[in-house]
Amino acid sequence: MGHIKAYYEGITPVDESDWQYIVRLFEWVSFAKGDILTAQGSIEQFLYFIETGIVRYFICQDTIEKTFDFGFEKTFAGAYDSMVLRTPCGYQLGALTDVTAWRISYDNLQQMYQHTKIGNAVGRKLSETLYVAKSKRELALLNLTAKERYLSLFSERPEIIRRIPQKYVASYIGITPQALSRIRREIC
Amino acid sequence: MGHIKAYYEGITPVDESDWQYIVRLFEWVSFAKGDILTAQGSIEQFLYFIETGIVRYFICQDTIEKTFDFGFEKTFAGAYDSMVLRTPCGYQLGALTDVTAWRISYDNLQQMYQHTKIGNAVGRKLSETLYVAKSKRELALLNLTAKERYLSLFSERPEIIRRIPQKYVASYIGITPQALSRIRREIC
DNA sequence: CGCCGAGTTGAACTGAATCAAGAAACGTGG
DNA sequence: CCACGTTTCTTGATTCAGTTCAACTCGGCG
Repeated sequence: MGHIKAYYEGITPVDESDWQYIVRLFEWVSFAKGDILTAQGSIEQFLYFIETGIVRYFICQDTIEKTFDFGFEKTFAGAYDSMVLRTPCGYQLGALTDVTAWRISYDNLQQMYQHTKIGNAVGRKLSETLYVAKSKRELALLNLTAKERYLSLFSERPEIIRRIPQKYVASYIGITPQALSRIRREIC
Repeated sequence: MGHIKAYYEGITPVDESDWQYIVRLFEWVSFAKGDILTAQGSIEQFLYFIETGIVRYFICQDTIEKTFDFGFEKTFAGAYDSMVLRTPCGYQLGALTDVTAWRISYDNLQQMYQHTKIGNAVGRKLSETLYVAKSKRELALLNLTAKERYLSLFSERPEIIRRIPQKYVASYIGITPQALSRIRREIC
């Protein structure tokens, strides 16, 4: 769990007693490519810290599937809105590759918030980080054209373009794979 | 500042010593309709708790203006992403009506986080609330048609439709005023 | 009364979706 | 290691939602 500790220490100093308490709250899990971590309609029970692999956030409606976010190694992932509100999740979380992760249950997370000195501080930081990302995305979706959104991925989140199949990237920027294919032809 | 106290008590119990400390950190401000609270390109210095009135979040590019959010009475408002990251704000915050508010500076907010027992808990809750709102909005922008987004405003945030001029509502759901006008004709 | 901004309506245009088919890449088993 | 089937990507033709430009109506206000 060294990566989690490093992550927390990037936010606030972590003393040994807090850390000993926190270590017990996480469990190790692994998923095969394609596995569902969180089903649509369920209430998210876990917050994941991805050690290896990539997860994908997507919605299924009728036969079509829309991908709207990804979670990479050494970051926290999960249907945090469902987890916070305790309401059914409007989307799914799936393993895009084989995935290994540490995860903490909702109840244990509340324990961490209540019983450690750093709990609320790291929880606040996590929420802020998630908020800032969505905030930036909102502006991109409202103000940029599809081509501009694709180009901005190069500067903002190049790992998405490098590591993710095009059909999911297309979905992420809010267009069809066909439209993305045409945009790429124009650019290159 | 009773409304702020009530807001915090909805999150976690507030003891008297914390409250005495917090009270000193806020200041009272008022704005006339049309005033700019936060300029595009500046770094947000304040978090506002709106007592009366409505604020509007918008982007100016060339001659056109795009509105993407509103802040109502008894809620916190401000360019929180700019405030958190200490980076120039990509949008503006303006008074849609006359506005009165309590505001807390970035530095004072950090004081509150460090020196009160409830600081990080209420900060976490605020961030979570903001995150959940943006998260819901992301799904709406990606998955719903303009008409569906307009209809969902009726159920989700009816006060926007009741109290906000149509041209801003149009912008909020990501279309032109003309397109919204046509959608309304279809519905009614 | 006349002006001005907000809202409506019409017509032409456009970016992206959809439908459909072919080409390339990928993985799996023989 | 190759052959086959499956999935992904590309390309073309058509359609459609929403934009743009422009004209007109309405209501409030100096």
